[in-house]
Amino acid sequence: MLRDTLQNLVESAVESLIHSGSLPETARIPVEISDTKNPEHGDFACNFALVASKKAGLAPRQIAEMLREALLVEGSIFEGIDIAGPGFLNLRLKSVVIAAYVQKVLDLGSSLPNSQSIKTNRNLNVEFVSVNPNGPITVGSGRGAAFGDALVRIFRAAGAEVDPEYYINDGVNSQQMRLFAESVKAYALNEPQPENGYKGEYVKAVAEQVGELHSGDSPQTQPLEWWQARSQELMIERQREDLKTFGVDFKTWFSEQSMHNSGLVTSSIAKLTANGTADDGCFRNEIVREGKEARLEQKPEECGPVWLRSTQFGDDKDRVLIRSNGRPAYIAGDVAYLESKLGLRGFDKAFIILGPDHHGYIPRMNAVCGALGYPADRFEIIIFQIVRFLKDGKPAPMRKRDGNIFELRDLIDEIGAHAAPTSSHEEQQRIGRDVARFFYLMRSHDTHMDFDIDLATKQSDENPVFYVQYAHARICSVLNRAKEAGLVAERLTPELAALLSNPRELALIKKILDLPMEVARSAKDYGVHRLTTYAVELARTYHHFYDACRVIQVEEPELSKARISLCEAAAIGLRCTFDLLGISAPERMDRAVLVEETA
RNA sequence: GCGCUCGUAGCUCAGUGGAUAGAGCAUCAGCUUGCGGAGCUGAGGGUCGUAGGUUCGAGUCCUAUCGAGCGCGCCA
Repeated sequence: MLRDTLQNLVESAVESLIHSGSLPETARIPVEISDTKNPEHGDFACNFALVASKKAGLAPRQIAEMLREALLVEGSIFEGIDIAGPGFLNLRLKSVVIAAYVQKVLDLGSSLPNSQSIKTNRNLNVEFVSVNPNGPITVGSGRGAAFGDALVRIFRAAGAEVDPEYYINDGVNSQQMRLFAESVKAYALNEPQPENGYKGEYVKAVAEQVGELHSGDSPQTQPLEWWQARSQELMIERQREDLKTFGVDFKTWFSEQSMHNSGLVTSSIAKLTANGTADDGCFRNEIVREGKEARLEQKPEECGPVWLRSTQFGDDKDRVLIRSNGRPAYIAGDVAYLESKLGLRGFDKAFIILGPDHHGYIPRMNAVCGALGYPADRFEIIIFQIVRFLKDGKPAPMRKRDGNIFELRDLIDEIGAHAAPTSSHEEQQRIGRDVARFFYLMRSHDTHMDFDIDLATKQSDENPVFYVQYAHARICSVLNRAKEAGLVAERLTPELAALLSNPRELALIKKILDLPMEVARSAKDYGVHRLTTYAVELARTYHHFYDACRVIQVEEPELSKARISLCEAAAIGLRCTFDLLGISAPERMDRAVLVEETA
């Protein structure tokens, strides 16, 4: 878009200066175009002269002067170029040049955010949420769900094929799952709970469902394995429903147990023993650190287990792959799972999105990747930081065992019920989903975040999601009014575009044009939250425009038409951004009549 | 003890190595006989945890240190 054009212009100017001998070859460095915070500094700035100064052996202002001359040719897109400060190039564009991009946005439509910024590793697998099938999707998992889903959407816009995937930890030997099944069975048969059993409403709900669905199978006579399979199945179904309500739809639900059954676990371990990265030697390697020194130490161990020599790949200790009793350890499933993703199914790259309590997995999973013989750039774990939940202003711990949990579905319902008390349940869920997703995505995944449950539910009016959605509803309203007034946009000719010259009109156009860049950056560093910031900025820029520039003016039909086109372009920008965030773009928003809460 | 992450306004958080560090909420003061006031305008509020370093330039990169959170099983 506009920035690319500028970048190309400056690059070719640099190239011609090198060609003519005015700049040395060493000045051939990447050109960056940046925003100007201060409008007096023009539309865009370029720091090339500053960066290239040392390599070129010339003073920054001298380089800047040469560039200015090379760029300010007859018929250029520039209104003017200033050299400012230590050597910035402040670029001021002709307003017609900026305005002409409105039609390009209209032509692009929903493909506005698309870039081809992911140039390698195009066929991606992104695994996220993947909570154990012994509990519901909590508000804690909600962050991973919102983040992962938005990241998938951004990767797609950046030009990748992406399969979102959910890993079901359904290994039959899991002690957690056994305990969960015992808890469900105890509720269903009215027996005493096992020690440290699972409590909470959802356990009872599952127990009741088992009774309803399988009453003909005389549950009381069934073994624990039967209960485990049934309760797990119902739990997964509940997770699937909740995630769907949240707007997250996985392409694949991948069963851990299926790999044990199919022999993939066995064959994957055989691959490791064959290539020498796993063996049953009676020792374990460990990295011992003393001060800044780190050395590998071999420590004797009981004979029996098969070890993954993960220290060969940077892990701090070797890991047990197969226990002394012959049963595969959990990590054996991970080995097979990665082999499935990168080997059998042939994804170019596999991502796993995990919570902060899993960051210890990174070195060991990277080691698994290396041991299987895959290059490091084909696998990556992304950690999102903890969400601390506040209730009544105090931290509220979330634990499954003691039933002290807050489900994502309850959060959605509570927000929706409060924001739109008279609406249908479906509409309430839509609002709750939009608010919750936006709230999660406002903060960087890399920063700790406080989730004030009371604020999100009781004061949801203050959530910025309404601000950004209102901008869209406002545009729709204006466009409807325009139609009633007989004003319909036509193709934006250069003559019409020239009418768009108000600073707020130009600011809005520039902001819309930023979307592809924001997507490309987010796809590169996984900074999904940037899109929520962008959404707020775009909405604000529209409100500013709206405040200063009346759209519908029957006495000025040409100007009206140009502004209608701009409104449509802004709507496209907003809708595309909302799509990436997974929130809806309402055409109208009716404020609920608030009931007096205090007597 | 070792490792990972974070520390920016009263609170919650943004901030491509660039120019005078921003937004929302909260506080205070304004704007509507005009397309939706869920909007707009303005004011106050800062030792970017601390100390060094790298360089033309550091909230951003490096080192140390303080503080907060999390992780270091033949659990899953």
